[in-house]
Amino acid sequence: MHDPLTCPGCAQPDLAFAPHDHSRCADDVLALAETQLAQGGQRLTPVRRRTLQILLEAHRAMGAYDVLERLAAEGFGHQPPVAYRALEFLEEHGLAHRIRRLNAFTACMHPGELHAPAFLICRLCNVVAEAPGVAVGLALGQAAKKLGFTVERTTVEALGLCPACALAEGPVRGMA
Amino acid sequence: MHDPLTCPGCAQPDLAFAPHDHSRCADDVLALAETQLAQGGQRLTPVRRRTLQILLEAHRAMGAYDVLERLAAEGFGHQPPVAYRALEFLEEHGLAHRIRRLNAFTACMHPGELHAPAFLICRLCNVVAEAPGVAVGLALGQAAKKLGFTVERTTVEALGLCPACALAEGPVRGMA
DNA sequence: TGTATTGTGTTATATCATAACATGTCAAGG
DNA sequence: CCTTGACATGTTATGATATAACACAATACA
Repeated sequence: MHDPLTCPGCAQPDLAFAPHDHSRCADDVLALAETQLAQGGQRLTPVRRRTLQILLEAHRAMGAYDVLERLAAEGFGHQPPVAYRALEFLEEHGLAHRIRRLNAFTACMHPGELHAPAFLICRLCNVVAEAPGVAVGLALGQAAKKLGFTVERTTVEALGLCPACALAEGPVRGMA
Repeated sequence: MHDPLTCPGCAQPDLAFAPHDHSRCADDVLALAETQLAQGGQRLTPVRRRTLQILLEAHRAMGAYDVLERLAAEGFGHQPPVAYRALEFLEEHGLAHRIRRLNAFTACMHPGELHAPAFLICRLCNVVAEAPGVAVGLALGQAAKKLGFTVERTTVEALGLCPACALAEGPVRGMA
């Protein structure tokens, strides 16, 4: 489960697809989350906390039903809303993101920072990396502004090949 | 169905949310599609053609089951794969796009042009505009490049308020 | 015309998500 | 302390979206 070669996007984007020690990722983020929620008067309840932990430990995108299975096995509720509610709470508070192409969720690796996250999804190994999305968000914001559109939330996802899979499959092609 | 105030994104992005005469949008695009597919040796069969027409006429994003209902009523197959296959074909050939946030599909208003489309989705009226996505695609491509990731396809969607709804609801806020 | 390829339609099922309601928890004010 | 109101958790039930697998038809083309 903890293959450093397929780490989906720790705090340093430079390392997202590179080998590195990420044993501390989960703990660091969890601590941050606690602080951050407390300041906003929000509660990191047991289900929510465990849900975040599960995402952090998995270190990849998980479907709601996968999360639910884990939760249920640990004595939490067995029905879909249990997982969906926790996941939606985390997403609303910037602690998790929804990967729409995969119908899945992933822990945010740098909560607290303002971000319109951009995701890179490998179509072969399904690994998800959270790329710095500032430039993307700006570009999108500008395009929207021209049309008089007010952007509130963004979904930015790229499907393609991570470095490892690109090597395995063949030569790397440029973006369309 | 053809309210020029809520046109989801005709060929001229400047007009996407502005009143304009779009009676010709559908015909123009359909003709383009024919030509383009023929050149690639692809067939715009009756189901596919009708599916594209339906999307063009609707002039908004439609769920696969909505499209299916229309197709079925006209003597085509009654089962989900019928719609999904046609929609996927259109998407693969750049004639339609999938709006993941809405689990819906929309006709491409300028097929043929190279594009990594960006969509602006109004959360109140659900209107979808296809914004010029060049800058966004570039920004995303650069972020990916830094991580050694090869981008093949992109999903770029912004949720927010179209000009009309923004006025109705209150002051316009900036993007996060 | 025979044969391979592609397309259409079907049945059946998988997967993802939410509505509606009952029960439980907890902190703040009486 | 104990009520009350807000929030959180759990349930049942259902809805919505999507795909697998297979039979047959249409087309292309040798």
